[in-house]
Amino acid sequence: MPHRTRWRRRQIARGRPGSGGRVCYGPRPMSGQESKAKYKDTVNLPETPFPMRGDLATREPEILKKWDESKLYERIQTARAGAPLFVLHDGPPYSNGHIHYGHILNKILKDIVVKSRTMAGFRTPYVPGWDTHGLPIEQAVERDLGPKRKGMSAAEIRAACRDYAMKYVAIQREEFKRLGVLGDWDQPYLTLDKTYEGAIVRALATFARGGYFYRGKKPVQWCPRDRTALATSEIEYQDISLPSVYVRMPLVEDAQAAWRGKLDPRLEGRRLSLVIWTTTPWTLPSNLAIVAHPTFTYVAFPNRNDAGEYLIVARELAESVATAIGGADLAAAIEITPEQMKTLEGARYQHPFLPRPSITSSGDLDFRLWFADYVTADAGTGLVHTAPGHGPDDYKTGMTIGLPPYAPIDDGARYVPGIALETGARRVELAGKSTEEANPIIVEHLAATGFLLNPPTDNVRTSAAHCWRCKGPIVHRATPQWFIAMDHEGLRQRSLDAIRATKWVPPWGEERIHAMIDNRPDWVLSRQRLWGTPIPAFYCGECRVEHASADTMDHIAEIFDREGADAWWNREVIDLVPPGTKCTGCNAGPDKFEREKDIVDVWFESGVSWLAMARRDTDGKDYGDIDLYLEGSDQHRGWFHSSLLAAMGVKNAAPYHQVITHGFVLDENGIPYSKSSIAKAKSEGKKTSYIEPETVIAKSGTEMFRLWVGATEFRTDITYSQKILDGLGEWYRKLRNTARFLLGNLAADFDPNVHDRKLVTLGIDRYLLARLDDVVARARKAYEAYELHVVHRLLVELVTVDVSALYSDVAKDRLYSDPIDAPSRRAAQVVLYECLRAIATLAAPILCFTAEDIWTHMPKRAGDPDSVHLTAFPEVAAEGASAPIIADFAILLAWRERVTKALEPFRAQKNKSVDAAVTLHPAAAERDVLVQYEAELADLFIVSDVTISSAGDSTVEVAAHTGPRCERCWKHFDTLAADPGDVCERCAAALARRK
RNA sequence: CCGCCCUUAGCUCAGUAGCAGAGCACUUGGCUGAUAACCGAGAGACGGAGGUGCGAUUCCUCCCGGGCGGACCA
Repeated sequence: MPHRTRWRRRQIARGRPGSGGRVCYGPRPMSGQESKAKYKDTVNLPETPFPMRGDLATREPEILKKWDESKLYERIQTARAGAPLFVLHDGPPYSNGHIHYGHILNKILKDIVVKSRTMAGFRTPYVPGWDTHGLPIEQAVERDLGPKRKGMSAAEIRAACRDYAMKYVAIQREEFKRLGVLGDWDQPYLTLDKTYEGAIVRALATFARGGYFYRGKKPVQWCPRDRTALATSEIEYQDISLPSVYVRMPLVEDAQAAWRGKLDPRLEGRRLSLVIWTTTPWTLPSNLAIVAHPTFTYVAFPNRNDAGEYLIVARELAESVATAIGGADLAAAIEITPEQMKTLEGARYQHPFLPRPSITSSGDLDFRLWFADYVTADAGTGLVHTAPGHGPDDYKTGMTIGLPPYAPIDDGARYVPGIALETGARRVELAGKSTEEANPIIVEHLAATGFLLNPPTDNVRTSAAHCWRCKGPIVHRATPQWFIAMDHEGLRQRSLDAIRATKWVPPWGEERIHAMIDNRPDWVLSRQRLWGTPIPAFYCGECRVEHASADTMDHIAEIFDREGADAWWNREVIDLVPPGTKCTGCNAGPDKFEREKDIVDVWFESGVSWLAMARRDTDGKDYGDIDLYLEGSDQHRGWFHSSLLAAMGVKNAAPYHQVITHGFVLDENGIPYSKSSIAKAKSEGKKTSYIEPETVIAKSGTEMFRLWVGATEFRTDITYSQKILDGLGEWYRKLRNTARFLLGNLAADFDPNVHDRKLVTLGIDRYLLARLDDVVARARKAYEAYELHVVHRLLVELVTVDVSALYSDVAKDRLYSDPIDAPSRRAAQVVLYECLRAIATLAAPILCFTAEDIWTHMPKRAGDPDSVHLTAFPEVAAEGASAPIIADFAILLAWRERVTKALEPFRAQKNKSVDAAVTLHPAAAERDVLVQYEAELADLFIVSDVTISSAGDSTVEVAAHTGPRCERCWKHFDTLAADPGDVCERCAAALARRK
């Protein structure tokens, strides 16, 4: 708590012996104090209703209500109608659950950017969005529905999903608004909007028209529990233990074997076995080939358990294989050169438990040795078990040779009927078994039949792909899916070029996304789910030909624009296709068509949000020309990635000009500050805790979150802790109190329409205005470069050093004691006003509530709007104009420090600094400057008299001023005014003015 | 395993190849006409080890710690 230290300190002070009566809570002793306060009622003390404490938890909702009722966002847009456009496009958060700290960071950052761009003169619309389709919502709904789900139609389940999504849209909308984020909250974009669903299909139509869209059976990452394909962005890796098996695959020495007689003579008459290694024994029933590397050297060494057999592995790996299989006589190993290996190309081997000769439709291509250069020598045997239905590289090899993507498992990753292990008389049924159940069965079978070379209990720890939603292991499985071809019409290369043309902040993001696009496989668009937008394709019920024409998709897009994607399930097929549509294969009518059951990957949906925005062209303004995406750095593989590909396909340009990323929110121990990460760290025995944002907000409001975001360098990971918030709270109070002081000296009698910079003559006043211009110019630049923490630093320095410690202290004399309308006092007020205005406006994007509060209490110029967020940042006078005064004051302020220091012992003797008369002994070089400002030095140093000597050792001499003291302003003079006799001339005049 | 980023005082941030700065926190003095305020003073830091420089917090290499991302690892 911010106040605790303060209180403790006071209590300690009270209890300390000898601390005397100075710290006490009772009435102060009256004697002797009265004369001090004699003229108190005649000085112009600050006065303002602006409270010392923010009381943000109650004050913020009031301000929000005012903004809401006065339609502030709409008024800002109207006010900027003719201004240049700056579009920050909102990345849609997923609409389930309450918001967390990552959302808070992201949304506040965006809001600060939007507000600062607005105040820099741009029209900056902000349309928030939500990602509302997809698996997590569907799963949550299924869980909530329980057994009821069985009897429900697709339309009914989709309706439940919609309700669920919209519930959280409503919740998150309120939570985001509570952060002070201004935007078009009444008309957000939602991926479940009818027109958005139309845009998705329209984008697909463009891909189809361009020939990128195809259906293929190839291995995709498949989650057997969620029963759907997954994109690379939906995969995470976890360390798990997998069985490790070395399996011998005996070469068949039949009449056609080309290698006979071509190998080392010592191998003549020996039986040879290829040795493969795998950690996924369950894929062995799908093995169709073994692949070797074209340039590796291999060796054959005797099998210890079978005198007549030699085992073949890569030479590089022979030793590790020997170790794994319990030892081998490598001294007897015989080399097989790459050239000799070549003669083995196409050599047949005997599959350990599939006795039949071939399962390919294309003839006799399976169970042979082939070559590929993706084989590595860092693990395994250099001979790769290849199952084209269960791995991307395997698939590639299969395509080259003509092997099918054979994957005899169903949606739940269980073997289909007819799959069994058969070796001689030993037969083990696999049908119905899951891949995990199959692993030990297969290992046991291999061991029992002599094909396994290593102990059946061996396993390895490795990181393996898992589903990011259900966290379970996933499999590679070939199934028919819709894809976007990355290398059609140069899509990949054009995307890479577009990355180069985009500005990435911080710059390393460019390489990251470049490498990802460079390496990624074709985009799997199909999801075997309900809650989303259907893939708008059909199959002819007569001849099975696919129908995925662009024209048909455009037609469907129009229907979706009006009715939403529900039309896909609610309408007859004949009502979904353009009139006159016929099967291109057999000329059957659409009444014979069956519709595609899969939906579109949600990453494709959010990837076309820029298109949905462009279509929101209701007022003739192009929201689709987007300047900036601003998200967490994880979106390089997510939304930045999918948006880029979608935009390259649809309009052949990146959807953004600039992409900025922020880091993750970590706690003080460096653990990601999310509920799950913190819980995990806690379960591992680390000392940590998580406080819900709602709890913090209810107690202290959201302005501190905004300050946290504004003060922190967000491009790297950023730390959140209560301690940091408390520290920022201290600064916040300083800012608030300084503003309060400024307001107090302005509110009652200052009119900015009458009093302006023309009144300013004194050096200190000119210096402050110069400093102010400097800060304004730098802050504007910092906002432009999104360096919010720099803005924060500038504000801190301005407020603490220049305004509070220096200027307020120095100007108090004029403000309090001058006649109300004395030009010198007005000049000080002008300076205060300029400072206050600059502070309020520069702070407004960050401290949106407090700046508004200040603005409301401030005297206004004619034409000033009622909200600070409708104003612009201050303009800066010509650059460089302030250099001379800044240089002069560098010298004067150094002297001020010397004087203050020299006054320490003087003040320790119960004197005040105004009781002093000081003599300066400047070096010759500085003397002129001091003399130039001689008249105002006493006030600058807050003493009663300054003498400049001609000695030059840069020291300061302090003496008590011997003249009488003015009882009103407490400064000493050689003589006082005649009437009344105890005040100075200036104060006498001020008193006279009051009558 | 690979790649990228980060590491300056208790906290948040500056900064530079040449005595390391600010604000807050801390210790401490003062004021009581900004008072649950305000004005001073003090103490406190370049993650570690090498290297190249007359000189390194700054440039290079490696390591520790933290984060993010990638991976066909059969």
